[in-house]
Amino acid sequence: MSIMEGTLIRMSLRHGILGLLSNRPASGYDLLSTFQETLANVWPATQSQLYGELNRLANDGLIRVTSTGARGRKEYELTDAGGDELHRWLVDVEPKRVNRNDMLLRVFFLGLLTRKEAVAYIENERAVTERYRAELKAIEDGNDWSQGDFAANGRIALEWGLRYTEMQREWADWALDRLAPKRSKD
Amino acid sequence: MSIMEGTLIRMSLRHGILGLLSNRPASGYDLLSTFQETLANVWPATQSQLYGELNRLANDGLIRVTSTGARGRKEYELTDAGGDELHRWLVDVEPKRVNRNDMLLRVFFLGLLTRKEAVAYIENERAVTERYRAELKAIEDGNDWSQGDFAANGRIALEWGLRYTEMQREWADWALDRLAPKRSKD
DNA sequence: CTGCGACATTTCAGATGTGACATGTTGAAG
DNA sequence: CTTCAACATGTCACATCTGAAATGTCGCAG
Repeated sequence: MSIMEGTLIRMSLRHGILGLLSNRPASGYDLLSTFQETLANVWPATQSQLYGELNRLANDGLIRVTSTGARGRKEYELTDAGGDELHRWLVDVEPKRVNRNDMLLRVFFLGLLTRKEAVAYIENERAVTERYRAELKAIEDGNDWSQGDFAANGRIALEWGLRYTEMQREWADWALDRLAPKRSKD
Repeated sequence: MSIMEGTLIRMSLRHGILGLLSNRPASGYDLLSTFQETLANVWPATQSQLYGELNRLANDGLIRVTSTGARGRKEYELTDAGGDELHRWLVDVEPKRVNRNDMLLRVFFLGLLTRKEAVAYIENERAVTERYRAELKAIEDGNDWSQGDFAANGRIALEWGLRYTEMQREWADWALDRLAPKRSKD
């Protein structure tokens, strides 16, 4: 009753933007770079998507242009309605649990490859994961995580990434062991 | 040079279908249920998407109708071209690494909630993950994983799920600890 | 012989995402 | 005073995904 049914759409880019704007007003250009540094790790978005969504958001009254600067720069801030919508999304909308995973989909079909190809596939995944892990470590070391809510919670998300990559490395090792012939003479 | 540039499109549902058909011929209806039991965990797809893709795949010559049965049932099998495309996808196309994660996106904005709300959010995620983990365990126990390539590799994908859910539970505990006030009197 | 659940496919509107291209401004280095 | 990188936004075609609805058949329990 109290929740409008028609409003229960997902659209997380929208809420990512609202979330960033809840921190501080910003232009599309600002948001784009912030996005790339933070949220893109969990929710990638292209430039065209971002600008498009900003216009839609303004149209829907969830954000508002506060000033128009040089080079057509438009600075946006969150409206009260936008803050409410963000809160609603945070507490009332269940996250989508199934995340598409390209890499894992291929695993189902590893039997179509030679053992050598399959091993190469897993080894490559292991290597890529390790590189990504190193990037995350660099972010961990390069930041002050005590300042402000956004950073503090960014740290929690980062921790997830660190544990995820660690898990994936261990899984890759397990899989490589499993793919190996039982008693190899090599 | 040797790789046609225009062909490097992603489209993993397409390859999921090709992969299932590489195992045995099937109708759209068959594939739908197989999908739900296996691949949907890593690559969800709706019924309309599946049937649509089957027609496109047949049109592109990657699969072929072998027989038309009762109730308009069309049984498809993989063509040589389909097998080649599947192989190409497995060995030549790098998986997309960034997976959208709704749940983690919210974590960045946990600072907008009260501590109580934030804790409830993580606790709920923990509980949902645990339930999913139990489902995966049931699948592990309920199957014979020694028969055939598809099962064997399905087991490797399942292992990923088991480790993923374990990781997420531990992460949730870590996050809950971090969200707790330093010296709570409760 | 009737109803109904499982089988089986198609279509469609609308949301969302991708990648490329188009367009223009501003400030600072040289 | 020129030029160039960074700033800044917009648009388009196309691919993909979502959810619902429409349509009909077959076999079997009652």
